[in-house]
Amino acid sequence: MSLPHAILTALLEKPSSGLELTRRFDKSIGYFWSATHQQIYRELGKLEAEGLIRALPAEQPARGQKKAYEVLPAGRAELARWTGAPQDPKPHRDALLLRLRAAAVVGAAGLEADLRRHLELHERQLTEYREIERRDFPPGKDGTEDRLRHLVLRAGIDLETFWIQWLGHALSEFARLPDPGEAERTGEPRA
Amino acid sequence: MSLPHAILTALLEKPSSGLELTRRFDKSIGYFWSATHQQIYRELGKLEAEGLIRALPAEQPARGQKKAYEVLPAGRAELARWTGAPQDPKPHRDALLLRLRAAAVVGAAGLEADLRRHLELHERQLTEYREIERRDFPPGKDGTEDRLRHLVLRAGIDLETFWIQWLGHALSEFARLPDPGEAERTGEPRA
DNA sequence: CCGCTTTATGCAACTAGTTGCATAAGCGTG
DNA sequence: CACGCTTATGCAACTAGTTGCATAAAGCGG
Repeated sequence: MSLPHAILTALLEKPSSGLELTRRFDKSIGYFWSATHQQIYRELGKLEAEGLIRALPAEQPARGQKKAYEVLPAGRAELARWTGAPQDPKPHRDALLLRLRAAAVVGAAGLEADLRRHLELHERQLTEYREIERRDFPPGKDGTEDRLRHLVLRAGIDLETFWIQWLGHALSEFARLPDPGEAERTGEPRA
Repeated sequence: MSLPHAILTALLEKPSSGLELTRRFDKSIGYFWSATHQQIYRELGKLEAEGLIRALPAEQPARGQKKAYEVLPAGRAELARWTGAPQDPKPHRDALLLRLRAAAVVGAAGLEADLRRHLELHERQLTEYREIERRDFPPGKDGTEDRLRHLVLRAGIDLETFWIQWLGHALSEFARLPDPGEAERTGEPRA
């Protein structure tokens, strides 16, 4: 329900071709609404058919040519409508927490290494976010748009910080678990 | 890829029927891996066909009768394998952050009220988590399973706490935005 | 100017999750 | 005992997202 609106937002920020959108999803919007190029191309087609966007007239519109889109008034109106309409939060799904809960019944063999890997991934992401913050939101840049966008970035930064803390806590708990070397048994690891 | 493993975990914790599983997903496992009863029934069928679980022999197995399942050794082994195998984190999608970003281009009309509603929902969830913590993890209950399960609950509590803080911050930013009363204009809310 | 890589767009098939509805038994109550 | 309500299981159709592959032009190096 949200992908078309993510695309409308991106196109309003800057008219783009499918591939350009894909790249921007990879490095900015995708941080909280990811999409593959397939999804994007399909959705661009639908949005055009619905009259919410249109292809910018290109020099030679041929295969292998960039085809850039811009948002039409109807598209902007639809995005404004969607943004202001109440929406229930979708239920989350987190495989890592699920695995931890499973580990409580079948044993934690192998999990610790992956926890460490995830910790590293989150640290890398946090570094990237801080980089963006330093670059795009220097002190003084605080217009209305800036404030809102900064707020979104802050959520990303704080979420990564949360996960790094939690994973650190989890790993320290693992260190206190009874002999993690015995990986063979499948029974419950009860004391 | 994770629903079958969520079900295996739930069944290992306690053999159950489809409806019992649905209820338990609603109040505990579903906090980090939600599922509807349809998904659960379908998956139970698949898991049985694959020989990972089996139906417990009931008195009169008829329509409208409870049909309870238990995990077979193959199911336990599969769950242990999955738990220990490395897995990349799935890209997240958060509609609320997306809406905030959209608000930066089409205006924030209507968003504030929904932010407030979300804040309330998160506060309610946090209260529920704290209740569970008080009930299920009193000081002293710290066996291996308890520690792991408590860790998962802590993640839930801290995540809710994070969102409550962030939403509070967001709302205070909204309060400082230029006249939020002018809801009509669809142009950019630039200063 | 031939083959190789990169850029750009897209189809088809698949997996996962959601929504709406159907069926049937058990249980209470006027 | 007929009616409606709750419990319990399930099918079918749909929407969203993923994966694998196909196509074609542009740029570049030998």
